[in-house]
Amino acid sequence: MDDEEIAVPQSEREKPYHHGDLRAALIQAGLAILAEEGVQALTLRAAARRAGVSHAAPYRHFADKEALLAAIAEEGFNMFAAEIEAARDRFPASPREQLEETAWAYVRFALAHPDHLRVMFGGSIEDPQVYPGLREAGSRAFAVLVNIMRAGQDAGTIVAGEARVLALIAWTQVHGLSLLLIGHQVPRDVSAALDAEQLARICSRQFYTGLAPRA
Amino acid sequence: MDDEEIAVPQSEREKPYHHGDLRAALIQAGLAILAEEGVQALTLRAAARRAGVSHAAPYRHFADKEALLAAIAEEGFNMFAAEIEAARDRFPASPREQLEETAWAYVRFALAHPDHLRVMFGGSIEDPQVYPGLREAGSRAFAVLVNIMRAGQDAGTIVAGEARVLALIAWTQVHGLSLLLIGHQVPRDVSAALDAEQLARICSRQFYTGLAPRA
DNA sequence: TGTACATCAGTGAACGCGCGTTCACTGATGTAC
DNA sequence: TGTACATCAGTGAACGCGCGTTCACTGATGTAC
Repeated sequence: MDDEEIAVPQSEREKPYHHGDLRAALIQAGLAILAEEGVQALTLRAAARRAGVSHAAPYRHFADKEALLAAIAEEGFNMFAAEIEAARDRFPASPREQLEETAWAYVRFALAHPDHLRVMFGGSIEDPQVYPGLREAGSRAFAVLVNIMRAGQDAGTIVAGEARVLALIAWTQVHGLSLLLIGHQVPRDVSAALDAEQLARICSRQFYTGLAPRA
Repeated sequence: MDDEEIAVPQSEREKPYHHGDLRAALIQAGLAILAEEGVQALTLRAAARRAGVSHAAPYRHFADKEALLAAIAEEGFNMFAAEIEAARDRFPASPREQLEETAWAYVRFALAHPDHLRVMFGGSIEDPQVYPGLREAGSRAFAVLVNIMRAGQDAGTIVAGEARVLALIAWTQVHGLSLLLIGHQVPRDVSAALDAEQLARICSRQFYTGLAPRA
């Protein structure tokens, strides 16, 4: 019974006046809303509700709604970068396989978090350049592709040229595929014949073919 | 002065009780809103306001807001298909150049109508398959790419394989590039070195290299 | 050619809603002495 | 070690707003006779 006497204040201790890390909690709340209700349900008030806090509290941590969106997008780019880094590390010696794995990792992320991707890329943030953390997280993901290109060029399996441009081309392709997939806009007969993973791998191989050094 | 007496009823004749073609007018109003104010300003009420009609009138022509969005997206795909058909027709004899021109036409459309593209592809429409006109208009644009692939295969300049899959791969690439461009998410140094047209052409050429028939 | 009537496009008031943001405030925290 | 006070994270009421949708209605159109 002594336990209970202690337990009651403990359960109240879960809602102290000061939250502890409300900023992080609001970002997590935002992710949960995106996953469960979609991007149109992601509001400042909804995030505050989920974090168990009054709807004015977020203004202690974010200047406005867009600042919260930017933080959520930044978190997305970091999750994302971690996954494509992991994909790359599965094939340390083969740029071709690295490209294919990272392509599939990209598409997998999109399918797992479609509404998160929409916040990251959907234009809800007027100018991403305004948020340095966001820019940096995006660069981190992009850098993985650039390094694969450079490694391939060093090994002589990828055509010479500006590695950052080649990386951008690879990016545009998986990006476009991901968005068509989550928008259900891949033509019916194609999506009936090939699933997302097959499409990602085919796109990547097709692209890699074009990367062969010129004779 | 007799002219003025006639002119007054004329100016009133512009607002008769029955609009004439409110459906088309609402779509045009929607396009104007997208161009001038952006996608977040595109509401049923705003479209009605622009068309000079009460905010309940649209319900005579569209079941709900999404139905108007679908009609606007359909109009977009038709404009879009017309432009890439025109691009294709500029080089009747060369699939390589047709691919490059259509790629640039796609990107040009995206830059000229970024918010229209967001309605077409941005997930504001839950399931595009529900709107047959929308599906058909999308297919029309896609068919252009498929035909280019087939022509190239017939001429022996494009690798054998399922033309619809090759066309999808081409689509994903220009689609991804377009969305990165309108989202200001092309890495800074790359966009500083290459403008949108150069990027579109480089992407297309790089892709075409991979399409060469296997030795 | 004229009239009665069904049809339907558009009106305007009203509904309930949730949003972003501001503001004066209160409660907790930690630092200076 | 104890106390005064500045700091600042969170509260809750309030603001003005515009949205999508419904409803009973009214005005115009066109068709049947």
